[in-house]
Amino acid sequence: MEIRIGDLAKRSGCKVVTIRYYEKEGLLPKPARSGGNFRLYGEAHIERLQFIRHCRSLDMTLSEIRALLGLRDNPMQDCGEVNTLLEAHIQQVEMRVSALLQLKRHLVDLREKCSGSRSVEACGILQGLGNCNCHGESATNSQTSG
Amino acid sequence: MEIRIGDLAKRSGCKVVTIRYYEKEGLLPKPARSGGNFRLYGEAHIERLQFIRHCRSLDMTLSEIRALLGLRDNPMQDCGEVNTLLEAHIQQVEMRVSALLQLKRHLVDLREKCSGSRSVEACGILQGLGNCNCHGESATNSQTSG
DNA sequence: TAAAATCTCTATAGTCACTATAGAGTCAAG
DNA sequence: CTTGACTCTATAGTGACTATAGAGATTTTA
Ligand SMILES: [Zn+2]
Ligand SMILES: [Zn+2]
Ligand SMILES: [Zn+2]
Ligand SMILES: [Zn+2]
Repeated sequence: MEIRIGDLAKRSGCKVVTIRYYEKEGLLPKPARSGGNFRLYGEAHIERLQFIRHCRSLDMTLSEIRALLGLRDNPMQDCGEVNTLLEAHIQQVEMRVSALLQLKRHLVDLREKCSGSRSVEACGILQGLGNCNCHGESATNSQTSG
Repeated sequence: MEIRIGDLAKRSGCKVVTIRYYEKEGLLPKPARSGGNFRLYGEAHIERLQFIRHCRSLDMTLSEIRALLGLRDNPMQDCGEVNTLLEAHIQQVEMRVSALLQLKRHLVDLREKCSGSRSVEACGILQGLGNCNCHGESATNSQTSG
């Protein structure tokens, strides 16, 4: 059961270049090669790539995925780390959601501000974007410390 | 009223390099220079940078911001475009939120699956990440068409 | 006035997870 | 034996920065 990279791409729903990229990044082991130097994949690769894609669809970073794969490759380990990683990821997602919701409230507020005067000069939106003091003159900013 | 880049950075809560980056990207006009070739900024720059930072804090891309600045620089224009841009941005944020919420549901489901057996091999989370058929073998994927 | 500390300058490379391109080689079908 | 689809490697680009190096300017301190 040996398939080439194009077929693997079709099966996994990701692109050929992405598969090669994962290989370069060490997420997928180097496959066997054909006489003509084509990559030849087997069941294990297919399953592993699906695992990776699933994790990616859950917005995990490649290094999170690398960690999960590392655990998966040593099945005797305690699964506590898996839980920890997942928990941390969920929290990240939650934080991102609440940040976006706050941001959306801000955007909606802004939308209300258009006076409808139809002139950019008088548009409350642009004024709101310039005048709003929600980010202060002092460094209350996320960018500042980094 | 001429301040140097470091002070502008403090006032706006963004880094010196970021200010230079915005200049290179054409968001901030090239400022005057001192005898020693230091950038010298005035009120207009400060206000403009605050506008940019505000937009960035609302997750707008630099090209969206470029568009808004372009409108702001020609105050006689109709403000309809401002509304359009804002509306589109709000929709993007909404879409991102709902995608993240769906994703979170998925992650929480996954979290439930840990059998507590404390062995990676038997951990329902890793199995769930491998077996889940929510992304199908066929190309129901966002990556596929690109 | 000199030395030290701080700030600024340009240019270049790195981040992440890919995407795009160029130019060459491989392989199956007609 | 040529066409076309597939594959190979290597390199550069994306967005919005961040990090670094090495030099020059200015300010502070001794
Ligand atoms: Zn308006
Ligand atoms: Zn605001
Ligand atoms: Zn478990
Ligand atoms: Zn799933």
